[in-house]
Amino acid sequence: MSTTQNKRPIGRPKANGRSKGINRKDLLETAARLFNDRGFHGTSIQDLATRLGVTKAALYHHVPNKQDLLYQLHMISLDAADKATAQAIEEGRTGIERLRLLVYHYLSAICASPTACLILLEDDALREDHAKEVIDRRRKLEYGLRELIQSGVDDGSIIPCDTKAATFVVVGAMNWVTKWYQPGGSWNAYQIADGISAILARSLASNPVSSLPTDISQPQLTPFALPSDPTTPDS
Amino acid sequence: MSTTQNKRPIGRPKANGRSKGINRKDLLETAARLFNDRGFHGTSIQDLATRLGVTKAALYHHVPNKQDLLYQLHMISLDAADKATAQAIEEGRTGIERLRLLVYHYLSAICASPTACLILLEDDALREDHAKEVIDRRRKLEYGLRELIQSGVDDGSIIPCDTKAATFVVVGAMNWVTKWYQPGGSWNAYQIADGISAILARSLASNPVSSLPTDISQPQLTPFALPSDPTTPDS
DNA sequence: AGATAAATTTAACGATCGTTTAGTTTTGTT
DNA sequence: AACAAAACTAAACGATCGTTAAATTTATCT
Repeated sequence: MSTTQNKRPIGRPKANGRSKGINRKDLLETAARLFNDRGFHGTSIQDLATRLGVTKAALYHHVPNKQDLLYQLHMISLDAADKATAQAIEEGRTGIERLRLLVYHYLSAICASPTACLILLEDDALREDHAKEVIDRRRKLEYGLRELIQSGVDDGSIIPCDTKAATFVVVGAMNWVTKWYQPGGSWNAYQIADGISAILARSLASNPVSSLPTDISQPQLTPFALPSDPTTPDS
Repeated sequence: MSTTQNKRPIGRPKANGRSKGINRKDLLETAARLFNDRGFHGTSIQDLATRLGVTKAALYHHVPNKQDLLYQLHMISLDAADKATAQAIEEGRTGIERLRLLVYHYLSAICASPTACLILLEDDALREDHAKEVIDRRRKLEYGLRELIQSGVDDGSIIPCDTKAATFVVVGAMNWVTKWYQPGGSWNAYQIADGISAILARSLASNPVSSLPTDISQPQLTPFALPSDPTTPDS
């Protein structure tokens, strides 16, 4: 490990607020949004450079190649999912509570951070070793969720069910969010996280709640404690 | 309309069973599978031709261009979804029944037919007018599902909820199936349709069923009548 | 069998892709 | 002000993309 390797992050804080130059955050966010919209293969380096207001050659000072950019985004997404899982297990007491918290934390994360918003496929585009790593981590995440559901069945908070099928339903509904969520829309990240997690939890709960939010853009009491919405002050 | 235009479908039945030549069904199925796996932009005409055992130029006798191939597949998928919706409305009596039937019929269709299995995005790749048409039809489908859920709220069979959010959950779980379903796997199309529709219906039912299938590969009694599984004889 | 049309191949086209090289500008440090 | 490192640009590379043109094979019908 050479000492020149561990240099400062790209795009150190600029004195002037103007958007000259590329910083790592903008680069990853823009790439994530483009990849998410048009797909990895449907997005050219030129597209990305144009959106960032630089030439495409400039990008190669911040990323070794296009493949690696996708890999970095996958890692960020997977880290977010790992974190959500760990938080859910720690904060929840029963299986159903943990399930709801997992969905809540994961959706909060991917909606709040435009960088963590893919997960969605395009494995073939990765280098073989990277693809293996991504697929393996995703498999472990899925299995973790399945075990979490099973633990809920065991503690009686979740209805006996085919845990594999249930996992697919939860994962599908969660991943779909990245396809319709719009940062400027009428729902913020925490409303979505709360509303979607309520529906999914109800599908598997032993004692399903008797009411769901009828308008998730309105604040409401949730069946059990969730982190409060930091963006909506009481009015 | 010239008389030479309305010719027989490509690949009319061959006397010999050997796989010489391209027929429309194989072409669309193979394209659907490749597009689904690697994405539209990630699949080259050469890939498709190789898989079909012909040269890429040969494909241009059956499809005007690559874009149109994607368009045709979108139309097939949307037709399947339209049909599932119509069937559900006709066969069901209450909103919740219709919801479950919609999921059941749609999943049966996309699992049983490898051609109807995308829906999943890649709109940008279409010609502008085609893209508009696809997006509009998809929007109508989504709105139809939302109205179906609302009708269930009105008739009391579905719990009051944010129907838009509920629609997203159902659509997400349904579309995700195309990402994990494997034709040769341990679940057949009808087991998946039954198992997934049961979970989704439970998430929104006013009177949620007290039990779900614990192993959807095993035949079981469903809460209300569904078309019987044509592939599983009684044992 | 011979005529006709459809199906497929070979070969090439311009365009665009991701990436690299070499040179220039900007920035931070002294 | 002078220097060095980093950031960026202009221009080009080979490869591959979707598509087309012309030639050839295969199948169908009389």
